Amino acid sequence: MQTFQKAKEYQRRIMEKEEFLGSGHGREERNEEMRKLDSDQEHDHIIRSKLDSIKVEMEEAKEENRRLKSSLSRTKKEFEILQTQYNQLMVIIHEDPNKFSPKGYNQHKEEDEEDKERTSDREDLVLLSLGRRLKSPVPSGSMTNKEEKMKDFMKETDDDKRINEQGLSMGFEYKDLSNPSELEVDHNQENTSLEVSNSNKIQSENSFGFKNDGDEHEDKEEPLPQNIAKKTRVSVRARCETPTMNDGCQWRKYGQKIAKGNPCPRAYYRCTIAPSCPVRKQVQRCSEDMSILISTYEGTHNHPLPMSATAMASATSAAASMLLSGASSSSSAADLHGINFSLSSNSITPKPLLQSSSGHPTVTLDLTTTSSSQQPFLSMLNRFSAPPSNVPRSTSYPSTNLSFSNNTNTLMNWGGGSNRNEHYRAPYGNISTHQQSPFQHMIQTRAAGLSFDTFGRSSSSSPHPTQNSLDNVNFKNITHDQVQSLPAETIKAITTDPNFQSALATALSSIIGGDLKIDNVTRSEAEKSP
DNA sequence: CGGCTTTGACCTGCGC
DNA sequence: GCGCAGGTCAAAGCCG
Repeated sequence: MQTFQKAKEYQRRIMEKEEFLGSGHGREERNEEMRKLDSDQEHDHIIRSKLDSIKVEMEEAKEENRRLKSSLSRTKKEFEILQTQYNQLMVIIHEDPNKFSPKGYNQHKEEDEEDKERTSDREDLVLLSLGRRLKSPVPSGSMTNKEEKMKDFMKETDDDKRINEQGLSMGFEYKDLSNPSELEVDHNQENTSLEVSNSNKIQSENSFGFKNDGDEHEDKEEPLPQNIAKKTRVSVRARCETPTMNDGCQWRKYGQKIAKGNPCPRAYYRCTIAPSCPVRKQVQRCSEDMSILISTYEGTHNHPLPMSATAMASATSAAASMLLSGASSSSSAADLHGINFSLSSNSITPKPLLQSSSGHPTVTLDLTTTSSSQQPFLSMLNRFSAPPSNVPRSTSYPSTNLSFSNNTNTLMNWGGGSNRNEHYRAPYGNISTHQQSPFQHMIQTRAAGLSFDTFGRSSSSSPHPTQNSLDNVNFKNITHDQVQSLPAETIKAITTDPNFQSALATALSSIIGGDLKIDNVTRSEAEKSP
């Protein structure tokens, strides 16, 4: 536009000069004007060339814009295709969840044989590895400021909403434990499943270690399922520098003891969110590795909880029910409704301290072990392995280890108090999963960029590993590519978030525990009507 | 002053 | 029945 105006001005000046010259002024003046005119012409030429170059640039920008638009639409299309494929798979899996037995996934035959041996020994130990080794753990600020505590406590619901709005939902089952009535329902479900499991077990062997000598003991000496459930514990092993791990709940210490075989005192805590809450927690450092903190949870909260606490509470409850439900399996606790956990020998999980000491069935969430995988995040979710032979196994109760390990050197800090910016709470998705199979959860997790390359031993119905082609082809691709495409910082940020770890544990426990209930009921109904 | 931790005493369950 | 170990209670003390 400026160039156009200049050209106009130039034209106007020429006309004026012509008029001026035509009016009979002196020759010198005329020559002077002619020189000026020449310089103006040069200037105009420069301006025009600039104008041309600008036009070219504009064209290029337009072209670039077109390319970006087409790229965006292409990406959108690809996303839609992937989503469609995913939905189709969901339908397929929903129709036949057992089809997706991940047994044998990345698993060697040797390990399978070892697993079978363990199965025959009825070592009801399942280990999911979720932890990592850290180089320099940051003190997980056990919160000292009570106002902060309450503030965080009250803030969490909003955070959760925000997380969901931001699309960080992982698609895991959401159990709203904040609703006491739902808790009650949950209890009922547990009891139902336990009764079923008992009825199933009476005829064979009792995985809890209770002797089943025949009919004479059925009524008198079999412990009530409720009693078993009460005593079932979930133990969490994590590297933590602070005296306690911040699990989102409020605890009050009521006792401390020096346990035999461990110089470190064991502290006893009560949940103080509600005065009548029966939940207790034991905290003790591992004698072999003082940096490892073992927190053992017992009981179920009877009051609303913050989300982060809900995660752990859900893990406690669900893992307990997993253990109990697993005990009802005629083959092994490791065979969990399509999720076949391998009992491999490569676990390096240290000896759990509380596992066998109390005679309680204990589920251990191990967040400390390392794995040999090259991909930390993948490996974290890859390993479903058994504890080593040096892990004491309860003679009375089975123990279940959920150990989530990787080999990253990033900080692993369950405490959570040190990083207030981490708002990820729980993987509570917007997908109702009550009717979904456990493996569906895993697949949803895969779709969220996580990998659940689960593998394990076969169930009683399929003695040999079977791989599902869909699982191998589609999910592997999706998972691998998607995970790798994630920025490392993002992955690190997510995986180092203690709430994520808690949530992941919850999710897995929910997957296993929740569906097992369904499974048990289904089995029992199936047995009733042969 | 209320809430929390500490700590010794007491209770309980289990194995011998 | 006894001893041991785990678990709980409750008084005293500490702290904000």
